[in-house]
Amino acid sequence: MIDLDAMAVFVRVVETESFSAAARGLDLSPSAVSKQVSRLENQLGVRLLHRTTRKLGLTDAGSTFFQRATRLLADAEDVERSVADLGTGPRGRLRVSLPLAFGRVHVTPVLVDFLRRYPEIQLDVSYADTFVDLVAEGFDVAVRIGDLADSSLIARRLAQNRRAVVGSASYFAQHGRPLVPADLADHNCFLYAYRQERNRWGFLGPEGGEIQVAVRGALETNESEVLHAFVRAGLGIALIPLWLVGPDLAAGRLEEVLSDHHVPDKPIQVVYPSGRHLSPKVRAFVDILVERFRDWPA
Amino acid sequence: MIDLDAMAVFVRVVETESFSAAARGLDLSPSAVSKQVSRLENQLGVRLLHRTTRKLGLTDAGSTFFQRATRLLADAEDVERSVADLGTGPRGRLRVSLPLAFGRVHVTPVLVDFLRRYPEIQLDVSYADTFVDLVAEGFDVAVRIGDLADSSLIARRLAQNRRAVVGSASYFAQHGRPLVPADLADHNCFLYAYRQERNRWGFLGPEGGEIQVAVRGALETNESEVLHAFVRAGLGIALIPLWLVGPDLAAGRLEEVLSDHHVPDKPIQVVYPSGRHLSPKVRAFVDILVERFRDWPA
DNA sequence: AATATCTATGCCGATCCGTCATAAGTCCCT
DNA sequence: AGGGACTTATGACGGATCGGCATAGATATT
Repeated sequence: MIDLDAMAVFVRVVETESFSAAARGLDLSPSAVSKQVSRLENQLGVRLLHRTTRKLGLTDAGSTFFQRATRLLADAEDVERSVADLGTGPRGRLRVSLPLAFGRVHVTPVLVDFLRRYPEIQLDVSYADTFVDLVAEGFDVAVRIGDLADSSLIARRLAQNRRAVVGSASYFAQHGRPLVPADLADHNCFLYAYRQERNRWGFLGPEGGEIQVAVRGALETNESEVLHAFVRAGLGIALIPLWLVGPDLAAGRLEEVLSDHHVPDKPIQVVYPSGRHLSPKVRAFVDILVERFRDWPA
Repeated sequence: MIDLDAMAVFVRVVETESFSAAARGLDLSPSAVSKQVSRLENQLGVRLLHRTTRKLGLTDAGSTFFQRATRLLADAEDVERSVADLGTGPRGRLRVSLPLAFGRVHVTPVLVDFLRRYPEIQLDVSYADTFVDLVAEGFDVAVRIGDLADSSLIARRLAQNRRAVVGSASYFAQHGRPLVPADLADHNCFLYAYRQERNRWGFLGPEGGEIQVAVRGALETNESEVLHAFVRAGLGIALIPLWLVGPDLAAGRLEEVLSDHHVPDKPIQVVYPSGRHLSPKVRAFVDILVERFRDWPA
């Protein structure tokens, strides 16, 4: 039976187009690489590489072998990883990408529980509201607010990102309350930076029907909690997620307006790269997230 | 990287449900098998088998590993064989199944040329008109007359098996000539044994329209050349392939009747098991057959 | 023309692997 | 219940293999 190590060496030789370069990359001596390839050729009874001292070229056989070997190696690795993972619980480094405010406020407590339950896990968490490319950046899993275009990812819904227009009582006492969306044009509307069309707020009227209003104000930021702070200070109003201002609404520190108009929800999802094999650490993380957000009101 | 040999050993252990039996089958010592499996388990970090001294059982991990390992091994073998074959011309043992008469008369000359062109080939030819199961019987390739049901085979048409009702002049002088198919009922019709519904001959009339006639006679055999001999002896008539009686017809030793009625043709095909990889010996054999029958009249 | 780099090969040492011998456990038969 | 036979596991030993080093041959660059 063929030796997968030799096959991997051969693949590296082809990719680097050099025995020496492959040897350096694989931390082997050049002679070892040469012998591996020679053994492979003897075993197959076929010459795989045209070699001169200065240049390498693939034989016909070498070319087809390279193509098939690449796939076979990937398969073998996948088999090895997936079976090895079956025996172990979640462990190792888990790279997570989280939204700024939502992540800090509502996911961080889950991270604590996660680490407590799986002591062999090592977390590497990055907070950002931009949609990074998971696989390119090397993230294992991410939480995203909003619909996502990348269909090579698997997504599970955690909650709805319900939002409302809120302000403080002092602000409304001073500037009046908007009664219909069009009134917003006369108010100091703080804006969240990463929304597309961020200076237009959209509503569904009480009897249905879409309403778009152009708004402007004295602050624009990508950090929802800063919006929150300014709103609490009575300086203006904002279209802001309920998961951020829920307690303030309940305590009366902030008040919702235009509550008869509905702001369209976006899903809050946990996403991870698709692939045949799902590692236990990602599975466990997704599971604990889904569990924690199962009965989320907002 | 995983060791495919160890993987193969593990697969054998699972299949035989015993380390010792696998060792016997693989011509190894039981301890070697034990160590291979242990190494595999260590490398994967997973226990693959529940072992008591008397019975073996698969772990969950072992079960999935077995399934995937089987496929991976098959892939690896296919890669190895296909690439190894790229370097060599046709060689080795080729097991062929041929029809009795057609094989002897028209394929045997091709076999001679084949062996002459590829001296490293060793032929093993079986003549029979039954449709053997290629893969079960271990045949590499077969020539078949008639449509075939097994869709796991690849087929290439060589020629059409054109047939006609023929008899000798002396027979017709004595018994008269059938002018329409229905006349056949009054003749001594020799039968070929392997046709389904062998006592019914079917025709397409001059203006189309299917005609079936029940026939009977003094001889039934699976050897077309025996039919041929009896027909030439003037003892009766037969529905017989043109490739067998063509020279007699041309020389006037035999005469065709009902020539305004068409006997439906069956294809003469060369078939071989499908699979990703086609070995050079089979390819060469098929190629030489197709080449030789390219401009076949009958 | 000289140097540097690349691949191939012979030699050597270390590691790995398979065999043998032995031990421990289980099933079957009496 | 007990002994025998068979199965798997383990330790010691010997052999084969593999990788590294040194060297040689070859070629491109300076």
